[in-house]
Amino acid sequence: MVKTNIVNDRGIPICKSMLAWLKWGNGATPQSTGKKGDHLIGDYYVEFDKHYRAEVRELQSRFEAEGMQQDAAKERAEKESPLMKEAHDMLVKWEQGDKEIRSLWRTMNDWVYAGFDETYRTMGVGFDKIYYESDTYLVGKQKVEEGLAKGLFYRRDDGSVWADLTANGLDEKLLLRADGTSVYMTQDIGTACLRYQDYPINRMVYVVGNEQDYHFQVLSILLDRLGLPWGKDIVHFSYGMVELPNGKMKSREGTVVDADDLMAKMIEDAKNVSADKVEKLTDITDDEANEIARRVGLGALKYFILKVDPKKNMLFDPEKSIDFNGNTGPFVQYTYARIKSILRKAGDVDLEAAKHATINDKEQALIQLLTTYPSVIEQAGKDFSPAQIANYVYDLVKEYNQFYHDYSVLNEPDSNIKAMRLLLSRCTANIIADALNLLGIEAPERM
RNA sequence: GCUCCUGUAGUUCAAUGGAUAGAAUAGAAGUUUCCUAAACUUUAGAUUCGGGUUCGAUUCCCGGCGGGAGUACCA
Repeated sequence: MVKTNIVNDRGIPICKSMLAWLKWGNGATPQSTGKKGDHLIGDYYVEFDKHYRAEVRELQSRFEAEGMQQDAAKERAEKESPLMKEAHDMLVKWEQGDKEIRSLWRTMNDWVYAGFDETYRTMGVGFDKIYYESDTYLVGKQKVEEGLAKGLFYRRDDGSVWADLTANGLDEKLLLRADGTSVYMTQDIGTACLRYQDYPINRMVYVVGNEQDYHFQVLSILLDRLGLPWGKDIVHFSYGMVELPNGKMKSREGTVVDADDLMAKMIEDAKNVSADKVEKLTDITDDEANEIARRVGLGALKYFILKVDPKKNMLFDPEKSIDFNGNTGPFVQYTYARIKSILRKAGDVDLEAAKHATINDKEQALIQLLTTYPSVIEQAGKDFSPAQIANYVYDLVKEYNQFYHDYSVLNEPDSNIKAMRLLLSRCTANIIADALNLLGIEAPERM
């Protein structure tokens, strides 16, 4: 498996941010503002939209005063907006390689990447290969030109290039604008080709939200039409959206829950929760306490998201804090920490003695659950569903907690049974750690 | 308008067409001289509505009602 990340680093949205920064930024930098680069650029994206909407409103009412219908007036206002025109002009210049624009673009992108890197690092996310749209869009453009030459696509009078998908029961799709610049689809065609060229892969999976179902349906058809044998086999793993209580997140309008803020808040919450619990751990240093809070906070967040079937939309209320009790990451982590505590005190496990132990109901149930782990992983892989792993590890941990509550390991007088329980505990801990690792969650040795 | 997704306790989530629909949380009641109570136990509470297929439907099909998304020379 090759983990790739595709960064959409060019196009209209990027130009909007650059334009807004030029107009209203007063030369602000991450250094001068103390803001993360991606946040700073995101702010100007929102800023652009604010001015744009105000401009459209004004134009619209002027057109309406001239006697136009409301909808028509709005449409015309959006089309004729000078701000949007400026953004498009900038895009044309960018594609032409205009020195100033490219230099500004490079500077601002570097800010963004630095911000992304920081977030990925905190999150514990990494990639084998990162594709930048600014590199791949030219390949896409070339493919579109080839398709045009072969008569697979067609050019309109205004110069724009389109694919007619009505034979597939879909609409017509724009591939190149009238001014010659590329769109999202152009770039994605190029990126797909490069990914197949760069790696000997038999399948390509796009992990992208279900709001883009249509886009990937079209992409697959276009790749197939271009004669790429794998075109119709690309997999769009379409995940559900995280919804807020009052609707969808919109980056343009700034109504988003920021990942950095959320992670920081979770770690902070974990620290507060730990404060009264950690009294039990008398010999703990500040560094250790911070590390526990980090693992528990991020564990709670990741588990919260991953335990839900990825295909379904889920609801997240930022006002309510994510739980640390019940079916949660910390619940799983806590069980792990308790087992590790026992194992630390016990020392080596006598495997030979364990073989001669008798087994009670709870132990049997636990063993049975442990043996199903491989098949759970296999199924989760087939279904692309981390949720299945999360649900399994939750069941396992619940089973272990009952066992832990009902029977003592260290105080068991029968040495055979004690050895068996230690072995059982060690196996459980290993599987918890393995499952959590698959979910990208770290378990603390103590908490 | 057209297309797609979706509807399970108050709330957030589970359930290859199969037995009494399973958890968590919020609510009520308990458990600590005992390996970490971020735990454990008990209790009450749900399949949107109407048809159909089937021996059997939360699951599959049709319709109504509710929620979300897409339908851009945005990504």
